Amino acid sequence: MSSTQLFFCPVSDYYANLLQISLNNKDLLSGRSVHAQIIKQGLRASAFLLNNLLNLYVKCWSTSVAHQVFDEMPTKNTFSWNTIVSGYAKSGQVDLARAQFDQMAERDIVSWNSIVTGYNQRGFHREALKMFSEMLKDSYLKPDQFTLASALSACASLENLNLGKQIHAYMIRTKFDTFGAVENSLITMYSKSGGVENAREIFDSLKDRDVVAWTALIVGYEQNGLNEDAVALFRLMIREGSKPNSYTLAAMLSVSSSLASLDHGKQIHAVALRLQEASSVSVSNALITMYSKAGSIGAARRVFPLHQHRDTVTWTSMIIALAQHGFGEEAIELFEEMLALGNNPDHITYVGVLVACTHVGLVEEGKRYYNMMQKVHEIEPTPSHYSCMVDLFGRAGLLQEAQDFIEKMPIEPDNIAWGSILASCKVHKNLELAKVAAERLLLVDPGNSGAFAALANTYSACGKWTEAAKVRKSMKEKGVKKDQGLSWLQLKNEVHVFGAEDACHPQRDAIYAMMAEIWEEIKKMGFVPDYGSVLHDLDEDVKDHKLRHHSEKLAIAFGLLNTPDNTTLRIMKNLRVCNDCHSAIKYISKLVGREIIVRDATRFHHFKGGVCSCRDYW
DNA sequence: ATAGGGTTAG
Repeated sequence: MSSTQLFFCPVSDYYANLLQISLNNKDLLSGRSVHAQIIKQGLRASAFLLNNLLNLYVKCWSTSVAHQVFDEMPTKNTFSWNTIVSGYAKSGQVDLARAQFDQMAERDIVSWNSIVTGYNQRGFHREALKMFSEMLKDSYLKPDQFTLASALSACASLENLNLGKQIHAYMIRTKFDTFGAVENSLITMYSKSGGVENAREIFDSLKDRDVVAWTALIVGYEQNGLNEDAVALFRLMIREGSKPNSYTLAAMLSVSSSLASLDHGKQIHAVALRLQEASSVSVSNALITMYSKAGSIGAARRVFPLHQHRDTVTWTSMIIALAQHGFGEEAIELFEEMLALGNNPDHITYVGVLVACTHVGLVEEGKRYYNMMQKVHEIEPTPSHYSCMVDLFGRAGLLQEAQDFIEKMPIEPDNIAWGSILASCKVHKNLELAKVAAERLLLVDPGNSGAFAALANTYSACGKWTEAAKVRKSMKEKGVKKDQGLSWLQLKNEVHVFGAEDACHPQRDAIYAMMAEIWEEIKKMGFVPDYGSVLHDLDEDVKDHKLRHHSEKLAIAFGLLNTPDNTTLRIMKNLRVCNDCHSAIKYISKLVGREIIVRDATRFHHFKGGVCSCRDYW
C-alpha cells in the first residue's frame, strides 16, 4: 500500500464513504474493488479511510489481509489497534490478539474489553477473568457495561458464584447504572452457579425484559432440571406479548427433549413454524435432538435433510440420534460422509461416534476412531471419551480390556467409568471385577446408590443370594436408597407413571388382567420368562408374578388398553430394561402387531414384529 | 468506526 502515499487526493473521503457502505452491507466484493481503485489511482489515503478499510476486512473475516493493511498503515491510532485486536479475537486467534494487545502503548477501555471478551468467547474463561483483574489493578480505567457483562459471563461458565457475587456487589456499591446486557449476564451467572432463585429476583426486578432476559431465565430453569418452571415462563412470555426468537425456541426444544414429550416438542415446532424460525440453524438442530429423544427417529431423519446450512452441531446431533436408536452403522456412515464433505468434527461428535460403536458392539472401529480423534483431528480425550472406551469394551464382554484401559487412563476415572464397568460385570456375570469396581466407585462417589444396587444385582445374577442380601442390608443401614425403577408414557396431555407392582393407577385391575392374558399368550408363542432377572431368591411362581409386574410391562398394558389398534407405543424408563422385559416386549410387539418404542437410561429400543432394533445387544 | 448478554451435543 506504499503507493497510496504518492499523491494527495481530495477524493479520499469519497472512497472512505464507499468503503463505509461496503462495511455496512458486509460486502467484501465491493469493498475489494474500492480497495483496488484506491491502489490503481495511487491515492494518498487518510487515516479515516485506512481505518475503514481495516474494519472492512476484519468484519468480513479476512484477518490476514486486515493485518497487511494494518502493517502498512503510516499512522496507527488507538482505533486501528483496537480493530486489529478485536479482529483477531473474533476469528479465534486469541494468541495473536494478545500479542498485538501487549504491544499497544495506549490502551483504552475498548482495548481491554476486546481482549477480555475475546478470551471469554473462545472459552478461555480463566484468562478472561485474569485480564479483567489486571485491568482493575493496572489501569485507572473503570469497568463499563461491556467489561462487566463479559466478566459475569466468564463467571457463569466457570460457575464461579463467589466472584460473580463480588462483581454484583461492586455494581450495587458503585450504583452502577445497569443496562440490559449486564442484567442479563447476572441472570445467567446466578442460574448457572446454583442460584436460580436470585436469577428470578433479578428478572422480576427488570423494568423492561427483552428476549435475551426471557431466554436466559428459561435456560436457567432448564439447566437446573426445573422443566415445569421453564414451560410456565415460556407461556408467560407469550401471554405478555414478547416474541420468542430462534434462541428461545431452541432452548424450549431442549426442555421438550428433557421432558421426552413428543406432544410438547411438536407444539414448540408449530410455534417455530408460525414465527418462521423453524429453518434457522439453531432451531432445526434442536429439532433433531428433540424428535430423537421423544422417540421419533423418523421425524428426526426428516428434519435433517431440510437443513440449508449444516454445521458441526447438525451432524453431531444426527449422529448421536442414530446411535441412540441403535443405528450404529448408519451413524458411522454419516460421520464418514461428514468428513468426506470437509466438515470438522469436534470432541462431542466423537462422543457420538464412540457411542455408535458401543451400541452395536463395533470394538475395532471404536478403537480406530479413538486414535483418529487424537492423531487426525488433534482432539484430546475428555473424561467422556475415556468412559465411552470403557463402555465399548465392557458391553462387548471384554472386561479385561476394560479394566486395563481404566487402569492406564491418564486421569482419575470418574463415577461414570466405574459405573459402566460395574454394569458390564452384571451383564457378563463377573463377580470379582464387580467387587473392585463397586469399591472404587464408592471411593470416588460415596453414597452412590447405584454402586450398592449394582453389586447386589451382580450377586443375585450369579445366584449368590446371601451375599446379595448382605449388600442390601448394609445399604439400608447406611441409609442409601436405591432409585426406584419407573416407566411412563404420555396419553393426550397426561403422563402416566408406573412403578413395579404398581397399585396406585385407577385402571390397575384392568391393567393386571391384560398383562396376565398377554403373559399366557406369549408363553404359547415360545416366550420363556427369564428368572435370572429376578433379583431375589424366591419360588418360581412368585418370580413369575414379579416379572409380570415390572413397570415397563404395566405401562405397555396400559397403553394397549387406552390407544387404538396400530398406534405406536412410546414408553420411557429411568433405568435400563431387564432381560426378561426385553424378551417379553419382543413377543408382545408380534402378538399385538404394534411398534413399541422403549427409551431406557441409555438408549432406545424399537420393538416390531418380534424383533428389537438393538439386535439384543445393549 | 472498535467492545457486551441468551441456543443446539453423551
